[in-house]
Order: sequence, then C-alpha cells, then structure tokens
Amino acid sequence: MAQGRVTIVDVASRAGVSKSAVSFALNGRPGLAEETRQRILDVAREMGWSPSQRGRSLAVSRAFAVGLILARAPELIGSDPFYPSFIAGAEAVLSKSGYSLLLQVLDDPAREADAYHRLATEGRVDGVFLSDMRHGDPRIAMLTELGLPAVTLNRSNISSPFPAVCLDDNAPGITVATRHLIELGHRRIAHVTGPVEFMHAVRRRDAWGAALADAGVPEGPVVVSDFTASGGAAATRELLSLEEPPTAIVYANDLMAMAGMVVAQDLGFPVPQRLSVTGFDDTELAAYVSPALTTVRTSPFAWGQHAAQTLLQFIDAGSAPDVELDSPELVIRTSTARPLEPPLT
Amino acid sequence: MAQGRVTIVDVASRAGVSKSAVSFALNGRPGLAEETRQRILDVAREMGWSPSQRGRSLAVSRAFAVGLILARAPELIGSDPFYPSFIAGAEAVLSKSGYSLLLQVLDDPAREADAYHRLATEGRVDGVFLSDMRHGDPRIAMLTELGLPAVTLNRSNISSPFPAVCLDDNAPGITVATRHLIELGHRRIAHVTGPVEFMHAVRRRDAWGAALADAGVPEGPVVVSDFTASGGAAATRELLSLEEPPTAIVYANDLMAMAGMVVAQDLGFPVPQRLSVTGFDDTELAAYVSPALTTVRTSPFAWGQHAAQTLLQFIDAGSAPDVELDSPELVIRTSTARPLEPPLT
DNA sequence: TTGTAAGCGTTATCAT
DNA sequence: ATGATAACGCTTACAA
Repeated sequence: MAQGRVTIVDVASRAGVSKSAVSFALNGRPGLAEETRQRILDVAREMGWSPSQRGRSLAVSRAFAVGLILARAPELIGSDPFYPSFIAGAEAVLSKSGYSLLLQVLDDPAREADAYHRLATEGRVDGVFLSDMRHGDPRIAMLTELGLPAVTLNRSNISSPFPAVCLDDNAPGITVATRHLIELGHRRIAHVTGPVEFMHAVRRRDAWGAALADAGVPEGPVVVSDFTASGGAAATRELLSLEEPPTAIVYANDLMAMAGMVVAQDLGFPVPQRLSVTGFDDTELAAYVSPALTTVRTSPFAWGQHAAQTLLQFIDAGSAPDVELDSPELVIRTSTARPLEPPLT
Repeated sequence: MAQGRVTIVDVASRAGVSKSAVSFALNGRPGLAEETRQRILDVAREMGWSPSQRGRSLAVSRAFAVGLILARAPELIGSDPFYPSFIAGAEAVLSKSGYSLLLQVLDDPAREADAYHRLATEGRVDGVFLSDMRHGDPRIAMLTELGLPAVTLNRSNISSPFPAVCLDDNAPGITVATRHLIELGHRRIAHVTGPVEFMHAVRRRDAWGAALADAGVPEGPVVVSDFTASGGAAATRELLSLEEPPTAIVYANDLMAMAGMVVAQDLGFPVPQRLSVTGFDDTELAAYVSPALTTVRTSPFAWGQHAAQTLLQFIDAGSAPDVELDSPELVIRTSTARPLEPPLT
C-alpha cells in the first residue's frame, strides 16, 4: 500500500532547491532560471510527483472542484442522454485546469437545498452548475446568499447574478419542428410538455404556440406530462381520444414521443399516416424505432464544455459573459409526413 | 459574498476554550466535561460553524471523497439506465458519512490510466469504484500499485485484493431468461452479446450457453455486438438472414433488444409470433415499446448502496467482505411467446 | 534568482 | 480534564 507519499520537500531536496522553487516551477511563475525550472520539472516527473490537492486547497482556499447536483428521480436521469455527454464535455475542460467534478444525484428532491448548503459551507466546491432551471428558481437566491459561484444552464425567468450558458433556451428546436409539421400541411398540432415548473418545459410550449400563431394555425391541445415514457403514453391516449384528435404531436422529449408512437399505433393511428410525431433530444434509439423518429438534435457535449469554461472564468474573474450556443438542428426521419386529408382552408 | 469564514479558533475563543477542546467536542472524543462539550457545541451552532473540509483533509490525510471513472463513450453511458441509479444509491450512503463522489467521464478511453493515476497522486479520493470489469482488468494491478483502495462491481477473471460487490455476476438473470424461452418451446435460441473484453458480456454469454446445455438444447448462433442500438440492429439483421434463423434471441441489454425488434418486424419476423426477444436492464421504455419487452430487472440503486458501504468499510478497516446481491428478476411481457411451429423432437 | 518563514484550518501529541 | 504546540503539504510574501 501507499508508503510515504512523495511530497514537495522530497522533490525540492532531490533537486537541490527549496520548496518555493518547486512551487514556482510547477505553477509557471516568473522569477526562476529556465534551467532550474526545467531541472525541477524533470525531477518531479521522475519521482512521479503531483502536488497534493489537499495542501494546495488549504493554502489557496480553493477546492479545485465544481459541483453538479441532480435532483430528478434517477429513472428520469437514466433515460436522459443529456447528462453523460454534458459531463464528458465539462470534464474535458475541467481536467485541463486541474478541476474535478463532484456529482450528487438526489432521489429525494427535498434534500436539494441542504445539498447545496453543505457543498458551500464545507467548501467542497468552488462553484456549481445549475441545470433544470425552474420558474422563479429558488436556487439562485440560495447560492447568492451562500456566496457560491454558479453558471445556469439556460435562464430562469428571474434575474440572476450568474452567467447563463444557453442551448435552445428559447426553444428554436421546437419552433423548427413545429414549422416542419405546418409545412407538411398539418393544422391540428398538439403538444405534450413536461412539468410546468421547468423553464425548458414552458419555453418549449411557448415556442410551439408561437410557431403556430406565426403561421396563423389555431393552437392545438396541450397536455402537461412529465418527460417519462409512461407519462408520454398517457398523454397520447388522452389526445387521441379527443373528439377531434390532432394529426400531429410535438413532444418535449424523445422518450415521451417514442412511447406515444406505440400508443398511437395501438389505438389505430398509424404513424405517420394518421399521426405525425416529433421528439426532442435525438437519443440513439430514436433512429431505431419504427417509424424512425423525427427529432431535434442538441449537443450536450459542447454545452458541457462551454458551461465549464464559463464557470471557471466566473470563479476566477468574478464575471463571465453569457454564452449562446448554436441552435439545435431538426433531424427529419419517417415519423412525420403529410396529413391524410388536406385541411379545410 | 462570503466574508471571512468563521473558523475553529473563533469558536474556541468565543467559548473560552482551546482549539483542541472544540475539535474534541465536535468529534465526540472522550476527555471533556459534558458541560463544556455542550457549551462548545452550542457556541458552534450559534456561530454557524462547520469544520472546513480542507483543513480536515490535510490534517487526517483523507479526501473524504471517492471516485468513479467511466471510460465508455458518452452515448453508451447515456443510454444506460445503470449509472444514475447506481450513483444515487452510492450517494445515499456516502453523504451520510460526509463523503462525496467525484465523477469523471472520459470520451477517450486511452486516458483512463492517467486519470486513475492523477486521482491517486493528487490525493483527491480515498478510493474508487471499478465498474465495467474487463478480462484481466489492468486497473486492479494499477490501483494496487498506487495503493488506492477500490471496490469492484462484479469480478474480473483475475485475482484481486479488493472486495467485490456483485449483482448478477454469474448472470443468473440471463439464465432465467434463456430458460423461459426454452420452456416456451424454443429450440433455436440465439444470443447477441457485448464486446468480449467486458466480463459481464462474456458471463452473460456463458450463462446463456450453460442454460441451453443444461436443457440439452443445441447452442444457437452468437453475434458479438456492442450494447448500442445500431449494433443490436445489425446483429439482428445478421441473425435473421441465416439459413435457419433463430426463433428467439437473448440480447445482453434492452437497447439492442429494442432496436432488434424493429429490425425483425421490418424483415418480416413479427415479434413474438415468429421471433421471441428478451432484453436486460428493464429500462423504463422497455414496457412501452411494441411488443412490450420481456427483460431482466436489476436494481442498480441497491448496488450503489452496497458498493459504497463496502468501499467505505474497506477504506476504514483495510478489509471488507465481498457482497452478493439478490439475483435480478425476469419481467415477462409480450415479446416472448411459444414458437410458431413446434420443434421436432 | 533563490531561500526562509508564515500562514491556511484542522487533528493529534503531550505536558500540565 | 484542559490547553499549548507540532504536524499535514502547499502557496506566497519577504528577505537574502
């Protein structure tokens, strides 16, 4: 097991210099002969030394870690392709700066406030990512209070002292999906959304509504669901048993859309002949269901990269500009087609 | 923002005792008058003090954190319901002990060794979870070398100094799935597996083979795939274009199974009439595809709990017993049925 | 250009 | 039972 770890003094004595010289060499500070610096670095590598994060942390009052707290039900996270890619993207830039990611998944959302509180008071992280922004999100007040830097993934509806890194914040992805259906000739276009507490749920709903209004198409029915397969199935059943069922449904995510397509076909609404369907996320499976799902492809990896970059800059400099990432693209597959009967005009 | 944090000396002086007294009170050490202890704790709460994790870490040479490194491609992690639940389970016990989880997702598996190395030498974590165990897994030698405690999720095929926490290690889940098909009367049962470097892939393959052998059923064809939807689709196409296509396929995970079912129906093999299909994982969507997928339900949350418990114990005590979790259960839905033609006996 | 010494906030040792 | 005092491993004035 770990015999006496090699520390900075070992390296110093081996290189015949003082501790501070080693520290300077490591951190690329000026005021060291290039030759000495090189020698020190060589010795360090040779001895397999990397500075103890613990000593470092204590000395500079930094944790060299940022946090991500997910308060959704695990099942929901599990079926969301977003997080792993986001985390991979974030990690790519964090690790370059010697930062780590602390992840917390809470099965009980009630413990959320407590979790942020602990992260802050124990000084485990220097900042956090705020995802799944909610209406009047209480976390931004909480974090300002705690003095913990943050970056919000998209915006809440309240003003925030934190930089926002936005991908599809105004849901242009849904706009283009809805337009696609309109162009195909659909006039009864429904929407299945997620819990209204989530900003992205209402933003998608609004984008859908605005796209319809823009085209002078009457607003179809909306069902508020919960982003789960079971929720998507139930919502679809509800929509298709209306007196005038829609000819197309815009779902707020792929999972609900895929479950919805199955329900539709069971109820005698073959997709896309009698019902067109669009999703959101472009999960891998979306291309392999039948019919293949027309959906909106986002790039969570890039989102993670920018979010991490912005967070680090905010931590460092005390401020960082908002970032708007490129709009996601619509991937057109076979779940969308012209409606059977032309609409009455 | 956070003005000068309150430290242990503040509490000490306010309570009129020494630093060590406060430390003793906090950690419930003997050698303190009950009255003093109480007074100290009161003052601490009153001042809103909690000990700095940084100072603590340096003093006791512990990070109070454990690591999880995922070296799969993010897409693959994203479609795997395993990790979020596992992490939630682990977190549930870690946070009770004041531990945190450090997560790293590597898009480039080549950086894996380096990642473990850094985690260890920088002293960021006190131990790690080893998942996705591989054949002759190089990580266990690496970690013994580094002196970093670990817990393996299931076993590798080589001996290990680390405790193993096992769920379905010998793939009884696949055994029961295969038996289920045999009992239905299938005699040409194929298998689609994951990359053979992964222990769980070969264990599942072996379990499938053993179940067939046990029942005196000839071993069907095997296609080595990659746990992705696209891989599952390709494998299925391959199996169904054989001269004697199987009447049932045991897939090593749900994603491949769901993609496979679609391919089968496209190729004129309606499920379950002409082809029975079983999956593995019981993702949420499995119940909402058509036909609903018969699959094996595991409990990653419990796995996470036990793994964390074991890891903490191993870190603390230097040893911990292996744990075998309950076998997963087979969830029978509508993707499996009796084969059309009775087998020739 | 290099070395010395004083923190950072704990815990742990050892007198008192 | 209690209180100095020395680690822990690093950074950073400041002195040489």
